[in-house]
Amino acid sequence: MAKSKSVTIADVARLAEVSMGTVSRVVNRDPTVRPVTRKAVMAAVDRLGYRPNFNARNLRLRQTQTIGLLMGNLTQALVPLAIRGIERALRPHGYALIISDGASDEDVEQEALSTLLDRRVDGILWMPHIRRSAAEARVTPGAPPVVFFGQASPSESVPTAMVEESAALEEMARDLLALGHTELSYIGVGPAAHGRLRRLHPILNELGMACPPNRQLLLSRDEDTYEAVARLLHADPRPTALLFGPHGLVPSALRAIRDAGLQLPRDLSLVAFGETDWAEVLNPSLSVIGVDYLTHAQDAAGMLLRHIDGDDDAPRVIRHRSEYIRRESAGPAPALQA
Amino acid sequence: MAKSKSVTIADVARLAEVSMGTVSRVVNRDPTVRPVTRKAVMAAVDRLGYRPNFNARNLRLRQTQTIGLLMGNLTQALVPLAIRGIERALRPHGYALIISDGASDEDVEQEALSTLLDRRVDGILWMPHIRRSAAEARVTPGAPPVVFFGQASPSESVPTAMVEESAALEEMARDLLALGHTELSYIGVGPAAHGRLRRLHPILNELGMACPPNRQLLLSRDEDTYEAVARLLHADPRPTALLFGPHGLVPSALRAIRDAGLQLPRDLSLVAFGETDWAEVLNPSLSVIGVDYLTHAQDAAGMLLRHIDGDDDAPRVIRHRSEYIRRESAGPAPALQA
DNA sequence: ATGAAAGCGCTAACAT
DNA sequence: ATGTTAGCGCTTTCAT
Repeated sequence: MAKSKSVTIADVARLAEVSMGTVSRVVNRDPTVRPVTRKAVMAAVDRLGYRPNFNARNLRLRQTQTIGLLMGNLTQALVPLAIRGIERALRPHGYALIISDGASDEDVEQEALSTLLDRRVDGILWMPHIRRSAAEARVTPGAPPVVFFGQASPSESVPTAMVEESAALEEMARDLLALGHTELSYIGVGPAAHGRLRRLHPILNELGMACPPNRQLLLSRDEDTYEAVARLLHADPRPTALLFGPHGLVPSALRAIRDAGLQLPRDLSLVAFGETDWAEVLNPSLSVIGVDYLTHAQDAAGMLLRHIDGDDDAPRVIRHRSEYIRRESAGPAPALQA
Repeated sequence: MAKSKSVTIADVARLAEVSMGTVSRVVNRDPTVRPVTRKAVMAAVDRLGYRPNFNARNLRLRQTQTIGLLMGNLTQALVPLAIRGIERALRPHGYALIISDGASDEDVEQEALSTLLDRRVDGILWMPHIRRSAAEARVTPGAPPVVFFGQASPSESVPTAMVEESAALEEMARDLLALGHTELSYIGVGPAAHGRLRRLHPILNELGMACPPNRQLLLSRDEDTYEAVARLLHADPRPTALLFGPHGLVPSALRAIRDAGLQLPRDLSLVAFGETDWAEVLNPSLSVIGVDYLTHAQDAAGMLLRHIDGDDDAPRVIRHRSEYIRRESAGPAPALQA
């Protein structure tokens, strides 16, 4: 490691012929320094190209001005937007963002959390891949504030930014019902899929739609999508409507559908979680349940910041709505057409 | 800021009835400590829930075990993959990743760089949005090692991980030529677009294809795509083949094409930089010039690590190939069909 | 208004 | 094999 001996506050003090304390005061805009000395110090700062060492400062102050982003699965389309949103919330407060990937693996996610903790981040924004209860168990007293985000239900113990999906889900269900669909298959990935299915169930029931357990697909890996969907399409009777977990599964699913010789929406209707620019230009265009992840992540970061500041009035739950956007991929159920 | 008084090495030392030095040695796996004392220290560590303070340690060691990722524009589809690749390279070495977004804005990018520098990252992985010369000027001696990545040409002064596009570009050009296209319009965004156009030009010339300057679109913002493409489609004669900068522009472009009443590939051929899962399921499927950004970023990070280690044999340029993948969106030029 | 000095939590000589 | 101690670069009382 190249330890470039950077210029320190002592160097500046020496050159400006003042004490280190004074330099510190100048750098931190303490108003009690005389303009003259301020000028002198500034001159020395410029001359030496001095940059305060954030880490030394933070050691002294016992904080890091850094928040950690822990993504259970970093390879998701929403990530760039989420990061941008978070940065937007953080920048005005001078916080930096350190990012950690759980790689959809329980052990890695655990280790990623440890990394963040070791570095003494001031707070953590966490979109867990592991089971929620497991995640909750990890946030212990003594640890820095944690905020879950991207969740579909509030957590008892951890402040949560959640995406309210029931309304959109119900709207979708009504729409599909009106189109003659009497059941729906959900295809999701990871532990979160279970929860979503659990929430979907009563909504469908309420409307008199079926949600047959044997026609739901709870995958553990994205890669299994093609095969699993292909298999599902050979069931008898064939499902008429499919709902996909994150939309990242959709391309594989579309290939499976095409390879099975089926056409959307004639033979099958399809809806996916997550809006994307591609949805509208697909042929047929893709119906989605959309979420503004930039705002979501930004607000989650804002909430975390308030908790870090020890603001006891900071909300423990915030909700963002999602929205059903009907496009061409949802159409009349095949039976009706016959 | 809640400064939870964490347990320090001194606490452990006291409990274990050894000196701080010994605790440090145990924690850092110094083999010279007697097993007995090691055991005792470990016990104390567990009992107190001691976690070494990475920042204090790093201050002392004059390094941060952190590298910075500076993305000129973070809202790009390649970002999740790139991050995962980088993490993959970093994790075994215990480095953390701090991420900074330039938001496609010169000032923001500059500021983002400063953030990284202030935090004394050990090295920086930079995919600039600003002009390359400007970026080069920013990496001064005394600053930590920097590696550019995602570049299309090597830098004289800064180690660079580059994506070799000429071969794929030429392959594409030959393909289009064989299909009867005699010219190509490039639509790109940001400063990088200029460079790409400059490289494209001779390749087309060589093959006898035209690259009329007035039919190239160098946008400054993604948002301008729809309008610009729409305008381009009204030119006379209409372009027969379009090449798109990052594929993020494609959805807007497809809308413009559709709204102009044109069809791919009958009226127009289209190729985009960047492979995506959506390309294959689009209708018609999308021809692309694909790059393995995970590997690219991973290798870039590997190169940076070697430079950080002061390895003088570390390469200053590494190249990754890109690959032309012809799909349905590239077809015979309209004139030939008539 | 400024200087002197203690100390944030840790490591690495240097002793013993 | 382990203890002691001097810093890493900074902020902040406490004096003056």
